[in-house]
Amino acid sequence: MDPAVRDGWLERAHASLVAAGLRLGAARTGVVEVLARDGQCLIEAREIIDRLRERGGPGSAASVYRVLDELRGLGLVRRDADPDGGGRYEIVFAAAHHHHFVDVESGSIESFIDEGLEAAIQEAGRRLGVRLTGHSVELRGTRTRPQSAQERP
Amino acid sequence: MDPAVRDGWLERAHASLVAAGLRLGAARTGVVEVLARDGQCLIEAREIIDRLRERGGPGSAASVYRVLDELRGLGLVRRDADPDGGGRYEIVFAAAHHHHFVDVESGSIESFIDEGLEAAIQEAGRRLGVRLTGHSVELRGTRTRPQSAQERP
DNA sequence: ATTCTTGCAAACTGTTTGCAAGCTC
DNA sequence: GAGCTTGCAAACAGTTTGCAAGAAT
Repeated sequence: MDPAVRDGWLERAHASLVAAGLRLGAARTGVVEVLARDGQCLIEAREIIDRLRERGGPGSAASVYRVLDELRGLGLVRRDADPDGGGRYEIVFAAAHHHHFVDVESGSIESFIDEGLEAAIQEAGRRLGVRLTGHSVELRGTRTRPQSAQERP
Repeated sequence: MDPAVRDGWLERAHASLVAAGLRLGAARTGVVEVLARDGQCLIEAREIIDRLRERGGPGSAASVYRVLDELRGLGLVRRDADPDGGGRYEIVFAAAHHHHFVDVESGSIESFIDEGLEAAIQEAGRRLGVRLTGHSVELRGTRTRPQSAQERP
């Protein structure tokens, strides 16, 4: 979790919500706060609901989905689905741009950035003759140097 | 639709199914045939069901999902979900490797291949210190000029 | 005071599963 | 003939929506 990203996005989110004439209700505020902390890389809807419940505060499933939709409409959040269809969300913030590596043995996801890859994507877009507005890359594989012995099944 | 890919994958699929001791029932055969023709680039489960119904032949929703699961287990098919969660499937076949460009205005998906991008992906994997077993790229944007034939593999 | 927000419960969609009848080997 | 396959219908999970009560401005 990057505190600078959290605060930067939080500020922008607040401004966008106010500008859109939306009120700072309890559920909406809660979802935004959870996303700022835990939504810098993909987070599942279910997880957001659980975090809010743990806090004891408000945030029903219905409200969470409603707020996520609003945030998506404001361009504050991006949605994609994990392979089995469940929704996953990620904040949209230039300073938080990254891609994903999925360890096929453990299923864990980690984020990375790679300048060479970014350049190649822009090139590919140019060759295709399109104007790019976004892109996403998922690499799958195994770590060549296992982090610990107990990760091997 | 690439006939060489269709026939090559069809042959491999047949061999794999027989090797796995599965019988060539009507529904299973139908799903495999639809995939060979229309599953070279992402196709939705719903669409497979519809094609089978159009043919008048067998292939209930239950059977389609069951067969897709089997094919996935055999490594013959890859599954990912479209942004709203619905399942999309694509045959797995070296000669059919490609990536996706989504026109954000029309929502249409087209496939492309780009050697520079492939190279950059291998480089990124090496820099990350992982062994890659697969990858996927999605570009989003708008067309700036009409599509030429060579951009559609 | 007015209008927006929230939670509940019910509706919906896409996917999975139990079971009896039919088909493949 | 034995056992896998299939279709139907019911079960299921995640997400969406209608509505009445509660909050923000």
